[in-house]
Amino acid sequence: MPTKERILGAAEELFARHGFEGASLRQLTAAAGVNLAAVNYHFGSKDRLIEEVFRRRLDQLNGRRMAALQKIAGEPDTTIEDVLAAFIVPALELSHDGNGSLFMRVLARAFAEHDDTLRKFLSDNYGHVMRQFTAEFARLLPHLSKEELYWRVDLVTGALTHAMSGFGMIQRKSDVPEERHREQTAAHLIRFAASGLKSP
Amino acid sequence: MPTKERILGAAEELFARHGFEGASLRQLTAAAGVNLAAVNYHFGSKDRLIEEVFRRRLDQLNGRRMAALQKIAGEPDTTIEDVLAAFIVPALELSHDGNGSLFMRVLARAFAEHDDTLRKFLSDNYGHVMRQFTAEFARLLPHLSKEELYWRVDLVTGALTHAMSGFGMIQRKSDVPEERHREQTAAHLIRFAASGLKSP
DNA sequence: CGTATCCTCAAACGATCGTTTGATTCCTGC
DNA sequence: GCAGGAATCAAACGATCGTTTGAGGATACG
Repeated sequence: MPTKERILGAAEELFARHGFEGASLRQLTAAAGVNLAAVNYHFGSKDRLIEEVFRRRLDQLNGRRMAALQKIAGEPDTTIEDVLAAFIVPALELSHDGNGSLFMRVLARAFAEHDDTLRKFLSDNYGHVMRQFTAEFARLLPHLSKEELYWRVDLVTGALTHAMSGFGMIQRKSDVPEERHREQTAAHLIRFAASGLKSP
Repeated sequence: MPTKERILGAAEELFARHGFEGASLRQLTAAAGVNLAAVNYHFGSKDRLIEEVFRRRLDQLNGRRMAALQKIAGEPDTTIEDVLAAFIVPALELSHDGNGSLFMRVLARAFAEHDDTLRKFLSDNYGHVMRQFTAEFARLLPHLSKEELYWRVDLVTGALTHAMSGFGMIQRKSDVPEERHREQTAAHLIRFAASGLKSP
C-alpha cells in the first residue's frame, strides 16, 4: 500500500482514539510503519494531514448525500423521512465499509473542538451541504419560523453526530448481520429525527 | 479569591476552549495568576485537576437534577415533559450563573474523548443519575421495548449535549433578557426531546 | 552507464510539556 | 516573639512534541 494511504489510515484511527493533539506523529508513523519524516514530506505538516483526513472521507460522504438529495429535492411527494434518509444512509454506509466508522468519531471530535481554523475549513468546504438540506426541510415545514427550523435542525444534527460516533446503541450485536443492523439503525434515527422535526 | 478556586476557574475556561491535552499547565496557571507549581501542590497532578473540575460542577448539577426528579418520580400525573424539565432546567441554570456555560462545553468534550479513565470516573460517580431518569422514562413509556427506550434516551442525550455545549442556536441574542432566553431554550429542548421520545 | 527525480531514513533541532526540587515567604498557635 | 506547618516562588528535570536536515536508496529515462 502506498505510504500516503497508510499514513491516512493510521491517522484516522489515532485521531479518533486520542484526538488531534493527543495523537503524536511518532505514534502515528509507527502505527503506519513509515518513517517519521514521511508525514512532513507527503503532507507538509500535521495540520495539513488533518485536513486530508477530512477531505478524503467528506468528499465521498457529501457527494453521496447531495446525490441522494438531488433526486428528491423539490418533488411534490417528498417526505421529511426521505430527506433524513438522504442525509443519514450515506453516513451509515461509510461506517460500514473499512475503517469508515472511525471517521465518524473523528468528525464528532471536530465538532467538540472549537478550533477556529478547523471549523473554518469545514464550513468553507462543506457548509453548502447543510444549507441545501436545511432549505429542503424549510420547504417541507413551511409553518415553522426560520428560528424554529434552525433550532430543530441543530438538535437533529447533535443527535445524529452523537449516535453515529458510536457512543451508545449503535454498536452492532454479534448475532445481527451487518446489513440488517444498518437498516435498523437508519430506521431508529430517521423515526426519532422526523418526530423531532415535525413536533407540534 | 483562594488559589484553588482561581485554578479551577481558569482550568474550566481553558479546557473548554482548547481541550484537556491542548491546555497546558503553563497557560492555565498564567491565566489564573498563580505559580506553575501550584497545580501539583494543590491537586497532585493535571489528571486530578481535571477530575476536580468535573466534581465541582457535577455534584451541584446532578444534585439539582435528582431533587427535581424525586418530586415527580412515580406520581400518577407526571408527564414526559416534566421529567425532561427535571433533566434540562438545572443544566440551563448552571449555564446561566458565572462561567457555568463553559462547563457544558467541557462536558461535551468529555463525551468526545474516548479516554477510558475519564469515562470510568464519570460512570462511577454519576452513572446512577442517568439510570434513574431512564427508569422514569421507562415507567411513562411502557409500550417501548428496552432496546427502543435506550435508543431514544441516547439520541436525546446527544441532542441536548450538542445544544447545551453552545454550538448552535443556544446563544442568546443581545436584545433578549437572560431569563426569558432560558425559558425559551428549555421550551425548545423539551418539545423536541418529548416528540422524539414519544414518536410512534 | 550516467543522472535526475522521487522517496526513505537516522539524527538532530528548538520548543514545550508535566512534574519535582529546595529555598523563601506567609500565617497561625503557643 | 517565635517556632512550624502551609503556601508560593524561580529554576531545573527528563521526556516528548512537530519539524528540518542531509545523506543514501530506489527507480525510470537518456
